[in-house]
Amino acid sequence: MTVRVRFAPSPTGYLHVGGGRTALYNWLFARHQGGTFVLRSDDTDTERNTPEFQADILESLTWLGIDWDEGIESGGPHGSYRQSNRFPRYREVAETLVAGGSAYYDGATPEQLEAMRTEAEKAGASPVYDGRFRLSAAEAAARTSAGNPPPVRFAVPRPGETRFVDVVRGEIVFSHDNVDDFVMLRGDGSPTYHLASTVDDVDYHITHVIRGEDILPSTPKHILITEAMGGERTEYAHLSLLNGPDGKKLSKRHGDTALRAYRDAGFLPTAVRNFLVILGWSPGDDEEIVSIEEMIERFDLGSVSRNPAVFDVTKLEWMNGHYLRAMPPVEFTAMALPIVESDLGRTLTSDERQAFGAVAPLVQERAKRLTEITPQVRFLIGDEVTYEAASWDKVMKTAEATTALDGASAALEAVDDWSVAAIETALRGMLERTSLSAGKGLQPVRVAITGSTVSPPLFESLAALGKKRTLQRISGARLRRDIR
RNA sequence: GGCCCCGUCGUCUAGCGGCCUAGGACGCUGGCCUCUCAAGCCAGUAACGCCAGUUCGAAUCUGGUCGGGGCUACCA
Repeated sequence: MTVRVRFAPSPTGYLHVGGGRTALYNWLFARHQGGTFVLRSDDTDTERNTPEFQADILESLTWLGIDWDEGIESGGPHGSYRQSNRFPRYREVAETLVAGGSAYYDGATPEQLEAMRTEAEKAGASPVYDGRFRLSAAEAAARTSAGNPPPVRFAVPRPGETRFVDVVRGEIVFSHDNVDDFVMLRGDGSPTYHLASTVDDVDYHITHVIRGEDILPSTPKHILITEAMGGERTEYAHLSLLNGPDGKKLSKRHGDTALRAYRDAGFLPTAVRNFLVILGWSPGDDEEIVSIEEMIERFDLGSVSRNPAVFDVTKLEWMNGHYLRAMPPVEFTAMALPIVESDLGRTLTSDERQAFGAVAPLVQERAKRLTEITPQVRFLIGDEVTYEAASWDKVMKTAEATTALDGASAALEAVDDWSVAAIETALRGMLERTSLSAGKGLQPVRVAITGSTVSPPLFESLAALGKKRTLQRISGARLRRDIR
């Protein structure tokens, strides 16, 4: 039997990192099994859906390197893969189930429902509606023609229970005492999540439903519908949720939850993907850096962790730095250039591009995020430097700084061949003559040139900057010291 | 309140009855390297929630307890 899995987000928000992980696990499972990955749009909530969110979901998945064999955009044998186009089908199923006795039109009022819930809570029981206000066919028809069509509820067999073996959690049993006669079709004829999702899973021949643990309690409902439809029962795998540092479900107040925010914050898709896969799954050995090929090769749903994972951005940053450093320098430079240009708001001249190309590999070793690149190469662009106040105060206010700046200026002036090696020789000679330590002697030069005590390696930075601007900046810094 | 899920270092995890004086990774601390910052290397820090039981032996099995989380809509 060929494995068929699906990822079915609702376009009611940007793709959440937790959703990204769920999609990734579905995708890895499909790829590992040689199965089919279906992307569906559970867009039954017409009020909250937006095209923008829909587009974001597609973009975010693609960014993560996840592709789909069937589904929205790419098509397949099952139509548009959008639930909003399938309302007649859901209605048809609901009516069939009513006709077969598995479901009924319901006449309970909101007040009656509320009263029953309150009563159940008082009695210490589960707030479960048992269908006591079900309508006869005639009553339902009368209400419909009166312009007040009743909803359709599923008739949960009582007494009874639903049991199944969850692929990640093992055997799970729900007594029907705790499963109420849920609404499948609303009064307005629209399907609820339970109906639409289950009908699609059955119609699309899904074999494994891999989703968040938050819908574990709804699973008996889905199994009940599936069986009433005469459909094949799917396997279920419920993934633990992602938490914030405080152990609560990851939400806005913990920071960014949208995958796109991480892209915007300068994270590499390879790093995010690796980080996400590690959150709840381990390749088994002591390695955490795992290539996409290895993920596919070794991924196993059964060994997915049952406990919730905290989304730790610090570790993501480390991993991102790792992936950044692992890139071929040429590739890194090519990727970074448009980022820098976008940050600067203009394209670089060919001289600037050359200077950037010279220091880019050095920045590559130092960056954790793509957003850190521009600040580190900013000093190469244009004639002006912006001095960081703290950096200036820290190294420029000593007598040694004067000595260093004067010495450096003279030494560099004499350099004809403006190469990294020649610059280093000149500055080392200056240190020798002035008896300054490397720290004391070079930091003032660094601040004079880059405006900061933190920068790419100094000699390379000067080489990239050029002799003229280097000397200008040193004298500029000396002038600035005199003025102060 | 009811139902369900979960419980190994601060965090992500390995562990499936003896190989555990519990391993790895991130973080943190110290050291080396060093023109700053990183990176790299070395060392250190730190956990089986608790109580019973089963067993010659339990992080691993069972029960309870405590703690955390999720669900509890004509939202998905």
